[in-house]
Amino acid sequence: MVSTFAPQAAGDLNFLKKLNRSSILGTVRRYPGATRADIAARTQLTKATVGGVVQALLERGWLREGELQPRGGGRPGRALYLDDAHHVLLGADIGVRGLRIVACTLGGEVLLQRYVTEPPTTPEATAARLAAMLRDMRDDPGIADRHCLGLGVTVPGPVAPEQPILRLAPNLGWVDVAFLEVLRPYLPELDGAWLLDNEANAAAFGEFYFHDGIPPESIVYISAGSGIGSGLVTGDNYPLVPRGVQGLVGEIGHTIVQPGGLYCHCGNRGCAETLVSGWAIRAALGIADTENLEAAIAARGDDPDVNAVLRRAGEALGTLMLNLHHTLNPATLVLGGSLMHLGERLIEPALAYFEAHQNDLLRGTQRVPIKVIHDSTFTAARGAAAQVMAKAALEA
Amino acid sequence: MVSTFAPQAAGDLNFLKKLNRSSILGTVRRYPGATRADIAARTQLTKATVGGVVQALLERGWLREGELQPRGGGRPGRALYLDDAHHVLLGADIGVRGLRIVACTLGGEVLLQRYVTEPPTTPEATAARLAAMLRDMRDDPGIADRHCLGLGVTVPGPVAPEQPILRLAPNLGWVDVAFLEVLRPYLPELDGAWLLDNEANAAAFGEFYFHDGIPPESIVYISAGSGIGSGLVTGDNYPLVPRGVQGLVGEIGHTIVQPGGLYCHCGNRGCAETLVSGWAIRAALGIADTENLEAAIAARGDDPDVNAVLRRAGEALGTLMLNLHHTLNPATLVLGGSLMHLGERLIEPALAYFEAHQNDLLRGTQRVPIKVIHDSTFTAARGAAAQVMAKAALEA
DNA sequence: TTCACTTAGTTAAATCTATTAACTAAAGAA
DNA sequence: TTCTTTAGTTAATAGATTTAACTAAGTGAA
Repeated sequence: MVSTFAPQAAGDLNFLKKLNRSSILGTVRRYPGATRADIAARTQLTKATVGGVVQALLERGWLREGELQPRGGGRPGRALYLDDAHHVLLGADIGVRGLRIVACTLGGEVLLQRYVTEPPTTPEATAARLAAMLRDMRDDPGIADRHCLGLGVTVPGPVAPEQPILRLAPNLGWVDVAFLEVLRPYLPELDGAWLLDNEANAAAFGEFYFHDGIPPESIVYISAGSGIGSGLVTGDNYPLVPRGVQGLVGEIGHTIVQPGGLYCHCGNRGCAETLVSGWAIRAALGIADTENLEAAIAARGDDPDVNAVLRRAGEALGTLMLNLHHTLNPATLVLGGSLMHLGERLIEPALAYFEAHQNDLLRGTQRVPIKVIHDSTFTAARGAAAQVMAKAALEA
Repeated sequence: MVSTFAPQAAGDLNFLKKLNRSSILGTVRRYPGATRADIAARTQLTKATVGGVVQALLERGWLREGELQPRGGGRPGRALYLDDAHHVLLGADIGVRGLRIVACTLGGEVLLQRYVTEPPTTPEATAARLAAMLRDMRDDPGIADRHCLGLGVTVPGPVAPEQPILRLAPNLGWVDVAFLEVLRPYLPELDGAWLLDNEANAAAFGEFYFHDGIPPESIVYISAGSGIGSGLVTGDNYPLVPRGVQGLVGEIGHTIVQPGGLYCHCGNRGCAETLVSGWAIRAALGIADTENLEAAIAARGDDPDVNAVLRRAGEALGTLMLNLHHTLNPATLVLGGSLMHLGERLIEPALAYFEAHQNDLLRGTQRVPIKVIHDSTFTAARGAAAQVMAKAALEA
């Protein structure tokens, strides 16, 4: 299995219908305000087909009609938008330092968000806490009357590609947790699709799916927090999330960027995570796990040691960006994760290193645009919600 | 564009037909001897659909019937195989040190192969030489009466993802060459699909498509020759070849594995290619471009300098393997390229390094099987032929 | 031998999807 | 007003898979 939502390889007429419906919905998502004629041109479907599918999607509350789009000397088309009024997508992020949940519209607009800074303990206790938060949010008058399309949950570790099982979360101490099964008894009433994914994959998915401006061809999202990971999303109407045979795609924290370097908790030396990760920076600066990293570093002010550690971490991040660029060659690179709160002393060296080491392979091509998400508190949760929508769109 | 042959995102009944036909053909390719009933079970299509499509494929010379497959207490099914008798696939590999061509059956069996050790000069001269070789092979009595499905050509450098243009081949001195257009006037009579791809991508494709034994879920092929590159193939019925926005997916030669290391011709320091590549080994040992690398190294015998350089190159290769494993997480890792001719002094350290640095992320999962292709002279050309078949299968 | 049972594969009718072609609708320009 | 252009709808058509019933070909037990 390569993808979360890849179309199957063979199918019947019903499959074809789902394919086309999802494609039409994806066109409106990527090009808000598209008319039926625009959709027909982009998807290569006929006006008749598009008209019929759009009619069904309007009736089911997935699309809404907007203003007339003037055309040069012809009947104006009717703009179409994702209908933000009738459905809700739920996303939850189980982070090393707390839980975050969001409720989104089909267009990716966050209706509500909640955040608690209690580090997760056991899966059961976490599920109970998360369920309470979600039930409370679900009952909020702003969304209680919306139809819930499902819930996406992210975790800080690799998820098996075939089953929703968290394989290993070193920073939580969790191993082989089928978290959705743990959570379900606490939320029996919540219907729709239930999904589990790695935090970086979900964040990448969300940035790709709920893009602003021109739809990206592909995205690599680098999540620099307690550990460091990445997610890759490509594809046109169907976002593809390569996961690999063991769900380890993007586990760049343990790529070796400095042979013979520092020892990593994984047992190897010179892993990227020994240079650029929350735990590595804490270790280098002697900051306890119980302290808030951002506050502790701010408290030290313009300390040369701090500056050196952050610069070194930034340059390692730049190295990772270069290596990812040469290995995955994404159209867009997005930086996120809690380390971005540490600011320019980390980010600037990363961007500078990346810029300074561009090479001939890229001659004559556009530089890859880099987006820095300075506060990505809810990015993964929103990405999980995006995954719910992509899943539900096939059944719309 | 993510893939060479990905199904489009929307379509009509004819598209559905192509999808199912390709899926059925893919099932027979991956499971030779499958019966109609087996195919129906695997593809989720009905017996009626499978029966009809198989009938058409038998008539067109894509499939042939074999022996009866006994079933436990029921009518035996009829084994189906790819028909090796009626079609031919052509593949060509433009290498830094010579040209190689092959003619293959649908099953990947090489009918003929040719090799010349003239390093390519200009695109025009290379096209003329290649056309002469291909025409000569096409006229061979063994294949002259077969229907040609097309020609795949590989080049030692990144190819633009949307158009068949070689962007840059540093080792050939070629820049922005639309090689198929250069070649076409020399071979006007050759019909079928014409494809151009990077050598590592094509080799990976061939190893994935013409697999032996159990079909792999995904493959990363590392091509270690004059330079070093890699190709990735995943997917079920449709092999997917991620290329990236500029066709640079797998350009691992310029990932940085030793910050501050040796200078690379790309301008950066510590690129993988400064350690494990034909040119780096030549530079380290003072072997001229005009000499044959394998012969020169053999001539030096058990020289400690040679041993050290090869061990260092092998360990760098092992690092690359680890990093690719953590970034792309393929189900199978294949090592090929001309450096494999240098033997165990290079290969053994690579495998040992990879083995010694497995970490916790892989706990409880199967080790990645590693296949070493000791002589990959025709691997890329055969892979190009495989790509021709995949393309033609959609139109079969 | 016969019969029941199982699995493989084919056939014709039915179902469902998208397309085609003709239509209506709505705007601008002469 | 009329012509032209573009948007969107509708009814008939074409085409693909499925359904359901069939035939075919084996095993095993009475």
